[in-house]
Amino acid sequence: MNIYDIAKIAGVSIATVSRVVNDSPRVSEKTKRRVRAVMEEYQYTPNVFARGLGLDSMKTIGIICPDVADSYMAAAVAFLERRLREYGYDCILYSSSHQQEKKEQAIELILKKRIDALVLVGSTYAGNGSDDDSTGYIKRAAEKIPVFLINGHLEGKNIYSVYSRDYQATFDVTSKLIESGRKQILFLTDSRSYSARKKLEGYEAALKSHGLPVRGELKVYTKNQVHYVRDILLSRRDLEFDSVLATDDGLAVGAVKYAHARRKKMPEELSVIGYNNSELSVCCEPELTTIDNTGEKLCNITIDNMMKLLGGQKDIPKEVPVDCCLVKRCTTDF
Amino acid sequence: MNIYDIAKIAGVSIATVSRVVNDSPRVSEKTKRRVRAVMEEYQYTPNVFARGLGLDSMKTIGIICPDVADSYMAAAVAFLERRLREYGYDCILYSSSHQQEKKEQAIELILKKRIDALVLVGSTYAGNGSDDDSTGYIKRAAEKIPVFLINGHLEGKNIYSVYSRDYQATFDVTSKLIESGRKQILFLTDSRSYSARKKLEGYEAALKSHGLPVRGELKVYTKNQVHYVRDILLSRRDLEFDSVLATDDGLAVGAVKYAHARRKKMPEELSVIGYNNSELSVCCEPELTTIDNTGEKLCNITIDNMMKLLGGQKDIPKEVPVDCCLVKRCTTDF
DNA sequence: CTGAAAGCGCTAACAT
DNA sequence: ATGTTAGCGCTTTCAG
Repeated sequence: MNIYDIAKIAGVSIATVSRVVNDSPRVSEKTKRRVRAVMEEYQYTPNVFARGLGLDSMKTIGIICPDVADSYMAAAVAFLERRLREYGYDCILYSSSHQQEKKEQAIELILKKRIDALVLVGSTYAGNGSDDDSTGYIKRAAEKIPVFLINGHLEGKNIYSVYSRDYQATFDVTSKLIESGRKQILFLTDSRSYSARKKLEGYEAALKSHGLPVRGELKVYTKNQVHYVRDILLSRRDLEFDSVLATDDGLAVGAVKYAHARRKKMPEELSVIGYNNSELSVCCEPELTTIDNTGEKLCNITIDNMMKLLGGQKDIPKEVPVDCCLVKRCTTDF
Repeated sequence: MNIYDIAKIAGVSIATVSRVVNDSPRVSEKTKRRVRAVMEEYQYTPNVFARGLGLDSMKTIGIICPDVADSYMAAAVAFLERRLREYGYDCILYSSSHQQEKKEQAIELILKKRIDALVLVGSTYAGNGSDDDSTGYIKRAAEKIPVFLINGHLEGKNIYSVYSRDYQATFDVTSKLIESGRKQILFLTDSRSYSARKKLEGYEAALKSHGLPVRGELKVYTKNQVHYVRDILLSRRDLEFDSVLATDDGLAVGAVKYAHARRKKMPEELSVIGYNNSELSVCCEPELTTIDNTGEKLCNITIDNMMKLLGGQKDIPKEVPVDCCLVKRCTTDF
């Protein structure tokens, strides 16, 4: 069943059928009804390829994230997908891992699909802070289609960034920790991404502004796996710390497990603060105080901006920062 | 830059360029090299639409699951996506929720994309057990393209099912519970899907085979949210139980939280068993004994079968059950 | 308001 | 081994 068949049956030309399919105003209601009836009866579905060929667009948005299995990413992807569908867009999904080469490859592949826009979820796409060409591939992609970063930030033509104020969040919470009497705050992270760097900067700035030294050994990089983190911490018998600020809830839960193993009371002997307000934060014992970086909000703003842009609007903000909020639970005394 | 431009520049016909793109053996190495050089130089990318139009395939697989934000689904989708990419396939992703209407709609939409095959993740697509036409839409989809169910089972032409032996798993673990002295085993679930039904059946069969009564009040349906589950359990002061078998780790963690609130010792006063061996199972305290339904294995088998089928092979098994395995941790005494 | 016809870029059968 | 050409199904001027 193609457009010719329908045209023949309905006794009109293919142009008219096409107009009906696209709901053009230049067709009489009567004709529209007749054609629609035929399409209905014969279960006609326009061929998306042919359509794409003509329009050079398939109403699909590309989404790339390092790993959909990560709960934060998964939530974002789920949310994006749902909202995009409301607007009649499809999603094609790529996982790129964090490796530079794979990330470049993912973008190259996805661009071939003639997507209408590209969404990059996660600050891993905002470069690693070095001044090599680690983000060049994104800028090149932006020459072809608009690129939207979620929780990352990159300057460039046709690149739009929505990110959370991680610097401010860690600055504030580190300050609270210090003001409640903590002096040895362990910074626990698994990443050197844009957002991880901002978190670190906020942490360090807070230490400095309270006259505390920034000690290298109190920054620990580890894999994001509960038991792995616990064991790393247990093995570092030299390290003394009275609180932990983690860049992800998984890491923070590792710290909680460490505290159990060492029989340290929380929050008295060890304060722990997680990040992302994920399901994990409410599973451990005691439950985690965590920073909610409001992924949903970031996604919403991104989608809104994208739809405006694809709709032809021009005044889209190049970057919009969003405040985090602290979810107080039981691993801190504030 | 299209195939004509390249042909002109390389001084060959478009047919030759096309052959080079598709790596046909009927082109001399010399010509191939020359054409490739031109394609490289001008950054030529074949137009997927035009290609799709001719071949009526775009080398993409549709994936539908109720909710990618769910960690089990997310892991499956991540895994599928990665492996499909290895085979040069793209993924288009739809979340359908559990509502019948939305599920039907998702399939209808995704079929329009001319995907090469459809993967349905989650036993929600295996019907609700009633004998109405709740799975008819899937059978209709299978008339057009092969449909692969992951962790579900459906008879039908062109439908291939890979699922875990949930019945056996719950039968075994319930038996162990009974043999270790438990008599009041609470069955905790959030679903009436195919797999949830199988789990329930295994549980009931084990009770019966040990001469224990199947008590309706010991089956509780709830939302899959840690605190919600805890509160439900706390509110049912009438209910007495010495162990919990949950159909998902999230539910099981809820039960653990309940035990804390009631100051019940685990596993002595309350045994808890989760399902899916998710990250959550290792976050709570004590850590959950859980049934691993080996989602990765299910995905792998599915992909292997799919590639065989798309490659033209005919002898694909219509259904393959996979054994679960019990991950023993601290909420049980076996 | 409707129709005829020219592409869109590629594949594949047919010819050389 | 390479070229010619007829579609694939749709959108979109351009005419009427």
